[in-house]
Amino acid sequence: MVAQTPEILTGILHKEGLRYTAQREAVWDEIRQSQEHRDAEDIYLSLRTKGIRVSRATVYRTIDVLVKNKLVRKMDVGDGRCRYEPRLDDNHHDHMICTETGDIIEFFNEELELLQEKIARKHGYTVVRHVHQLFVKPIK
Amino acid sequence: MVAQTPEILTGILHKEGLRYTAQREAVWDEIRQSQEHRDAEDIYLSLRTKGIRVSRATVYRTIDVLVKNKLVRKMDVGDGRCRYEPRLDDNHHDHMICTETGDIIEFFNEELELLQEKIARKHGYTVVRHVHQLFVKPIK
DNA sequence: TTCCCCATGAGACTCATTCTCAACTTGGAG
DNA sequence: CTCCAAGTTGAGAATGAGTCTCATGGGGAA
Repeated sequence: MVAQTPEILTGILHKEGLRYTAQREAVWDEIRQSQEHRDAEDIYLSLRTKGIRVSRATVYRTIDVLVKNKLVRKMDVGDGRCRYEPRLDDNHHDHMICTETGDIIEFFNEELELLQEKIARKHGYTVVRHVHQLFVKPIK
Repeated sequence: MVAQTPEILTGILHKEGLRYTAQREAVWDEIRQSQEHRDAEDIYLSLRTKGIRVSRATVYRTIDVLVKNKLVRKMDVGDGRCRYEPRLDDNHHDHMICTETGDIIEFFNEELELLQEKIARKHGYTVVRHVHQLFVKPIK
């Protein structure tokens, strides 16, 4: 289980030997309070719109820390911009991207997870992480 | 089954209403004769080293045509550079990337394929294409 | 061979992300 | 509480893969 409260950030920063700053708090809050898959520019602009003074560089730098500490999940959809989503709980899931609407649907399948590990082992490896995206279209 | 001979290129270019040129032939030959997963710059430099006069723009443009016509498979490993591999046969497969050596191992698992479609259908979709990469490390 | 277009090359351009560095904060020491 | 070393930040420059521009070059149908 990860990150149920805003205070979790303090602990992580401390663990990493980093200082607690208003900008880092703001970036985490921004990502945390929206359950969507947003890109960095979107997060940056949203913060600026709210009147929070922060720079793009800081947004990127903070996201790096959050991703490294598993408070945020980073996903590369393949369109040139990475998306970020909070990991309020530790529910791992993969994504289905609708090729017609761009909608992103989350899914999780235990069988799939086990199968992946089984395949890796067959080759003498163990899975560290994986990227699994289904580009789908609605069944008419 | 796709592309067993160099002549296949002629047909594709014709079908697309494109001309047959030495550069297009050279790019396809370069990709075809190496079974590795190479990036565009690598392909470009390799051609130049062989004394073939071609530009980066043409390499990219030609790759686009090849990918569109399924002579080449494009894969985004997530490190900022896409890799390309020839599709000499039509064997679909996914990739396992070793986080320690960078080695790319191909794999295919029928069960996995079926499971993906099953999952998509459960949500009212059908799979158009998918990205599945396992980042793995060797079992000591 | 001619001639109309398509194709090419060099380099400018795009755009997400990273880097630089001077100015600003934080937080522990005193 | 004040000071100050060291970490942070912001603005904008830099990076780098990939795309675009446009003048020049070269297929290929007739």
